[in-house]
Amino acid sequence: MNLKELEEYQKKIANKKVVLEDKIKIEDLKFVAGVDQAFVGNKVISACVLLKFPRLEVVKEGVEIEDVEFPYIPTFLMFREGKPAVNVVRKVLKDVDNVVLLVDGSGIAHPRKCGLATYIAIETGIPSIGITKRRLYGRVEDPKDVMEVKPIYDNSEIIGYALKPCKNCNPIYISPGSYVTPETALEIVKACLKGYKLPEPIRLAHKLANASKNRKLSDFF
DNA sequence: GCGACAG
DNA sequence: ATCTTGTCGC
Repeated sequence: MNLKELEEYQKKIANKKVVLEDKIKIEDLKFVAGVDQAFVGNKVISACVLLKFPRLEVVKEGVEIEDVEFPYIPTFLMFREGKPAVNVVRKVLKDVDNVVLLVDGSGIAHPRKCGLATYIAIETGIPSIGITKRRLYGRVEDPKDVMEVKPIYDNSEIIGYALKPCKNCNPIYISPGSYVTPETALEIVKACLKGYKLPEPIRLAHKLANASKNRKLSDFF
């Protein structure tokens, strides 16, 4: 398995499986969830938090620990965090409908239109939105005012949006994983912002992953 | 050839 | 992502 083969795998998913249409209308959305990971040694700690929408109250959460089996290589993040993320998501979102997943990583705003969020959506069938703190792919003019939005372009096509969520923070970059349009992805993320840089589902999943890591560490001594 | 490059 | 305390700014 060399990188060329992995690139082909990503292109295949992008061309044959990704659907940039709303599987769930935002009026029918009942839940939003977030996934994030923390690392310690050769272990990856995956956390998933489920919240009621639009109230954003936590209703369920879960954590899983697995062995790391792929290094971090820009544009190949899905091969490092994909499987572990899918496993927690399946566990926490089992039997949950009308839910959209927010992922800490790119969606189609990726050189081969297949970021971590895209992979998770295709593997689980759950609509997902990719969110990053730094731009990976696409032409974009960063927004300067709070809540200002700028499109992320691939040639002339809008593949996502950059949004400045709070006064003293840099923009976040939003793009569909699959089963959602860039416009709906933006609206859902806006509805999940609570004054912090990151939308609640991802912010809470991040906290849970790190809390689990530190708890695991102290169990060591 | 050089810079860019999610977490 | 991870290694890490205090600290400048709104």
